[in-house]
Amino acid sequence: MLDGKYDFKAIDTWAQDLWERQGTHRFDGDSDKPVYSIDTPPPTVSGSLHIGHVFSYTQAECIARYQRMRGMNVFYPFGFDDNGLPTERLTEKDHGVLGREMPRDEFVKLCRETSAKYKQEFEALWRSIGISADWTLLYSTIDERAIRISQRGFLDALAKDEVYLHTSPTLWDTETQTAVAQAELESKDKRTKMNDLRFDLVDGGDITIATTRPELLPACVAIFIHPDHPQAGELLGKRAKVPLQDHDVEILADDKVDPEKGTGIVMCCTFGDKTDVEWYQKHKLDLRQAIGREGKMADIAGPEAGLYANQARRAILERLHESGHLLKQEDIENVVNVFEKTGREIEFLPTRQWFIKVLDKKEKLVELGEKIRWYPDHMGKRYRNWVEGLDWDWCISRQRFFGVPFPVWFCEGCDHVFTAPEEWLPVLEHSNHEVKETCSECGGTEWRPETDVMDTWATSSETPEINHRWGEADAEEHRRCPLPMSMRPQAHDIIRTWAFYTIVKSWIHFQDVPWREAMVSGHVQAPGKVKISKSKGNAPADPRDMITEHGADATRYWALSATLGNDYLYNEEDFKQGRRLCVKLWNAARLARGHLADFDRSAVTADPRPIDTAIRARLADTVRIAGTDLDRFEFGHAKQAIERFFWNDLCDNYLEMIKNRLYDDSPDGADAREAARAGLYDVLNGVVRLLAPFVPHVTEVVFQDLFAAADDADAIGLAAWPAAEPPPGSEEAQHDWDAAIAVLTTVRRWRSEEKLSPGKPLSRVAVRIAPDIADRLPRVQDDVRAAGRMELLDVAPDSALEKGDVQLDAAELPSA
RNA sequence: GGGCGCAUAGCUCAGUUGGCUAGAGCGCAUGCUUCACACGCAUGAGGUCACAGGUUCAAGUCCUGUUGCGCCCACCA
Repeated sequence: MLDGKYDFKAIDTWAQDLWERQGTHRFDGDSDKPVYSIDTPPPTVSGSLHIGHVFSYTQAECIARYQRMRGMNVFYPFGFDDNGLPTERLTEKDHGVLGREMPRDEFVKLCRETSAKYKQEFEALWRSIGISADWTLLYSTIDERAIRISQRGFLDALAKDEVYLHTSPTLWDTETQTAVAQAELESKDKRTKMNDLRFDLVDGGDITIATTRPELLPACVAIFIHPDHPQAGELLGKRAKVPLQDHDVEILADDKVDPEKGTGIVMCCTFGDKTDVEWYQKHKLDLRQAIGREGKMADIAGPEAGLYANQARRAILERLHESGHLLKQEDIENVVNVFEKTGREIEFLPTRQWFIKVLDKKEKLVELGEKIRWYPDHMGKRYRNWVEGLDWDWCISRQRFFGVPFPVWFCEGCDHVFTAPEEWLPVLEHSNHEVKETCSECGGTEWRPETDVMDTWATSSETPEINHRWGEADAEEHRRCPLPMSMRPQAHDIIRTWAFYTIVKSWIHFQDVPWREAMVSGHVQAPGKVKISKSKGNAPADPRDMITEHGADATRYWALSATLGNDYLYNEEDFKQGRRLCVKLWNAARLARGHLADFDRSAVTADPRPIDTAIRARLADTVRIAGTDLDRFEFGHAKQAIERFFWNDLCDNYLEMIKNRLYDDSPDGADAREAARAGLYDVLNGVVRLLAPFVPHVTEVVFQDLFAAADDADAIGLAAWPAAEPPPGSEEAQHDWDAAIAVLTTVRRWRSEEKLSPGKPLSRVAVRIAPDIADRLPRVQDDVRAAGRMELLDVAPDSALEKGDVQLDAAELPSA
């Protein structure tokens, strides 16, 4: 392989084929090595692979490779999150259908087909970038095992009284016509009008109320005023006529009213916002539902009935204007909550939903967050901040089709809940099972299946359980991924969803954390430091193009140039730099092969020179630094240190200093040559391992060509991470090295000033050097002469010079 | 309004627990086909570390405040 020019296409294919053939990255279930398990994010099969995926997955993957080389038995599964609304939306878009307008089983089938197609593309991408997952552990959140474990999780929570069914005003999306969770909300700036409306009092007089949502007037059930409001005394208890409606409402006091906002008097509708929901519950108000599930006005809206809310708003404003109730209008910027998937404004609809209790365990959840080590540290604070701000229990039911069914039936007589026995799981279709029970509450025998499906997060929050094969019949043979898992990699945007929900579930099931460490990535930013968003379509590159154009290793190099947790500006330069590193390694390896072809490392008897020891010491330093960095997921820093060692120390200095010895095949030079070859062998062997987690393809080729034959490992990914122990005599040798470099640099500078080719030999160079390095020179003089192409090097100590200083006195070109 | 982060060379970024003249890559300048590599090599220019205080023998690093930018949450009368 190590022939000709560096060709990433050939290298990538060759290495990936090798790993595939070998099963290099399979988890070893029989090994007694300690397990390092990674709770890989199952990406949503949403149809588009984006640059952010490559970014964060590569970062975690680098750690998997590192841990494997450190001797850990790495459990590195891969998964796909293909159930739920995202897949439904993708299917609807791709096939131009609407799930609720076609037979459910047909739609579900179409969803399965659609996700299968995209899954293949996903897997191909991950393989093409060298993800070292064990693909035999692949799971998908809609496969039977995942459904079974998800349903088991639900039943476990239900049995522990952590789940409840409740009818109450719930966050509702009118486009997909389902309940949604707090974590799925986004805020959106909206230009709208603030309308001052006149409400006439029943007993005469009037008040002014400001609103952005006049279409909710039919749902107005009360008017609130702050108890300290100057008008409170005269208004409290009075009734006001709701404009254009035939009902009136009472004026009530509540200190949640802000006297500074609007007119200081506010109407309460069921339901315009979260406060309305609170007031409705607190003051036991009537329920007047003005908006239906599909976002259209209900019959009580009179002339506006059947219109969508925004149409109704325009219509009723016109009527309010005509009737003289509209006193003033003002353009304002408003913030509204929208559903992240559709961008539609959230409504509050009283519906019956399943909830998982989270509000009652906020403190415990904070505590669990503190038990997990977050990298970087401040991501733990973001988790905490989210938990502390929770307002709703976790609504897990969705009025949708393609998802994990609730394994429950309701009694037709009294709505009592029947839960599927364990042996029924997974309940894929309720019709596959017949409930023969008699209802313990009412004696009824007719049972109605729950038609809702679970929120997709209700399943993906069980990924540690899926990996562990919790409660599965074959768990014993697979019980190799212990809980808690070692590490959770993910990006910061899903701390409030995936990380949070997973912690909730783990607590409910096991009263423990799901993983010991969390590695949280930042985002890729588009040029101009702007957020990449699907709607803007401003992704700077397509992942497949990146790999095709730059190769897998250069693409990885780009992703690994970031600092964990920081957002990272997309930068083409990184790819070029990655490519350069690969080319450099390729060429250094070719040089090495020329000198190591017939080399037997184990037969070396020659003593190393000080620079041979020094370069080994510098390698050991680099191993230590890189190890410390990778242990805390600072891949970028590790990469920098390794690269610097490879490029500056090894290529620019060491190789130049040993070339003379390498090319000297005279009998006199045999020992010197052998020591140089041993040095070259050791250090290249070491650095290629250090680089392997970053650029696994090119390093695999080098490893196979030069080092595999003498190594136990079949692939570099299984080879041992180098030792950090410095060789004997390191300290002295390093000082000798520094002295050599000081002289070399002086000569190089002179050459550059004289505009002389570095290749042009010099017959004699005379330098004065500081006393502290003077006595070191004899030990490295030959090496310096070799690298500087000097036949003679005269060195004179000069106590007038500063520590480490070197002055060039004379340099002579050979006489022609 | 609450939480968090960022501010270092023209650009993109490193700078662990405070410790010598603040680093890298790109870009720029000068030179070099040198027997692995011009996808290279050598040399060089370039920074009041956002601002103002404070702690310390010593601050880019710690503390307080200010300004600007970004993210999350709340606000949705």
